[in-house]
Amino acid sequence: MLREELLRAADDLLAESGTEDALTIRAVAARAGVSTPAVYMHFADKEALVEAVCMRVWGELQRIFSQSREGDPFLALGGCARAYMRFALDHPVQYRVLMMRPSAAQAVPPAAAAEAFGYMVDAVEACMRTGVFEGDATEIALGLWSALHGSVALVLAQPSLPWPEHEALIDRAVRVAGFGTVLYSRLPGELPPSEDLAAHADAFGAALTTRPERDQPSP
Amino acid sequence: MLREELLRAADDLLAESGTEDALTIRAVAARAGVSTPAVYMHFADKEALVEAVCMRVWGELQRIFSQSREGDPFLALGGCARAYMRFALDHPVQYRVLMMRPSAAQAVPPAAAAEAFGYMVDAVEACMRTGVFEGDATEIALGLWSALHGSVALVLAQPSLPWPEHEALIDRAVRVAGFGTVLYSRLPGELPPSEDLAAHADAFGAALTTRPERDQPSP
DNA sequence: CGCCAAGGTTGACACCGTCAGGTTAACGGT
DNA sequence: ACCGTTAACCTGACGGTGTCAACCTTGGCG
Repeated sequence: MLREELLRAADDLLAESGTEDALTIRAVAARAGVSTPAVYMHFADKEALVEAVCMRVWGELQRIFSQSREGDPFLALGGCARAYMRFALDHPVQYRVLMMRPSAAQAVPPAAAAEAFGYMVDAVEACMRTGVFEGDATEIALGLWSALHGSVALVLAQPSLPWPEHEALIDRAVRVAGFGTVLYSRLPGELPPSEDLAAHADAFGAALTTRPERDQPSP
Repeated sequence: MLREELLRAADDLLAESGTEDALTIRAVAARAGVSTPAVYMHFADKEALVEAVCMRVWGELQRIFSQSREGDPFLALGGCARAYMRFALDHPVQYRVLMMRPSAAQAVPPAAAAEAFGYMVDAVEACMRTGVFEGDATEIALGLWSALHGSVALVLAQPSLPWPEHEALIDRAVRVAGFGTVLYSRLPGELPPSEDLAAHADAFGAALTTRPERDQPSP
C-alpha cells in the first residue's frame, strides 16, 4: 500500500532531517518514489498526513505505556511518567510535531491521544484504589501530564538554559509532580493534620521515585 | 521609524488573526504600507523579525513580573507564577510564537528571556532567604517554570481535553508546583522527619496559594 | 474485445521567503 | 548652488511550498 509507504517516508524524513520543516509533501512523495499529487490520493491535505504521522507516534507511546504495567501501581505510574519523558527527549522532532505544531490546537480530539492518555488515567486510578490519595483521576492525570510535558517542552524550547542531564531532569520532574499532586489532592481547601500529609506524600513520592532500595529511614 | 511600525504591524497581525502563520513578511509589509523587501532593510530575515517580536513579549512579561513585587516573598513568587500563566492563557498566539516556534530551539540565549527568567530566580532566592526551603535557586526556578509552562502549553496544544477553567487551572498548577518543589527541596535523597516536611510544605504551599485569609488552622 | 474506474502523472496557480538591480530623496563638502 | 554619496525603498524575479484541474494508464470485468 502506498499509504503506508508515504507514512514511512514521512517518519524517516523527520528522523533523519532533525527538523519538522523537512516534512513537505514533495519530499515525502519523492522519497516514496511517486509524484507529488499522488499523496492526495491517500491524504486529504498535508494536515491529514501529519495527523496520520502523529497517530503512529501516539500508538508508540501507547505501546510504551502498556509495557510499564508493573505490579505496584505507583511504580507503574512512575514508569509511565519516566517512559513518557524519555520518549520525548529521545525523539524531540516527533514530540514537537505531536504537541507544538500550530494546527494541533484546534484538531478534533485525536483518538490515539485520548487512548494513550487513558493509560495514564488508568494508572492514576489504580493508585487511588490503594487509598494513598484521592480526587478526580482524570484531573490528576491531566496535572501529571502537564508537569511532564512542561519539563520536556521547556527543554526543547529553551535548550540553552542550564538544564541538568536527562535522567536527573526526569527524576526531578516525576518526583516534584508526584509530591505536589498528592499534597494537592489531600488539601483542596484547608490543610489536613500534618502527619497525615507527610505520610501520604511519603508513600506516593517515594513510590514514584521508583528506587526500590530507598527505604532505609532517616536516622 | 519604520522598524517600530513593522513590529507594531506584526503584533497586530498576530493578535487579530489568532494564528501565527498569518505572520508573513508580505503581510507585515503591506500592513505597514510598504513594499515587501523594505522589511529587509530593518531585519536580516524573517527569523530576526520574529525574534524582535518575541523580545517585546518577553519585555511585557518582565514588566508584569516586576509588578508583582509584593512584600511577602512567597506571595511575590506566587504572583509571578499566576501572572505568567494568565498572560499565556490570555495571549495564546504570542505565547506559542515565543515558546513553540520551530526556530526557538537553537536560538542563542535570548537576553530578554534570560532577564525575565532572572526575575523568577530572584523571587525564588527571596523565598529561600526565609529559610522555608533551600536548594539551587536557578534549578528550582527552572522546575517552577517547567510546571507553569507545562500546564499552559498542554492546554494550548490539546484544548479538547476536559480542562478546568483558567483560574482553577492556574490555582492548581501553582499549588502543585509549590508543594512539589518544597517537598523535593527538602528531600534530595532520603526523607526528613515528617513534621518538618509537613511544616515546610505548609508554609510554602499556603503562601503560594495566595489567599491571605486562609490561616484559620485545622481544628 | 471494450469499457471503466482507481490511481497515477503533468502542468499550473497562488503564496511564501529572499535577493539583485534600479530609483529616489536627503545630506554634506566644495 | 551644485554634485556625489548613501541610505531607504521599489520592481521584478527565483526557487520552493501546498493544492488542484486535467489528462493518462492500467488492470479487472461483462
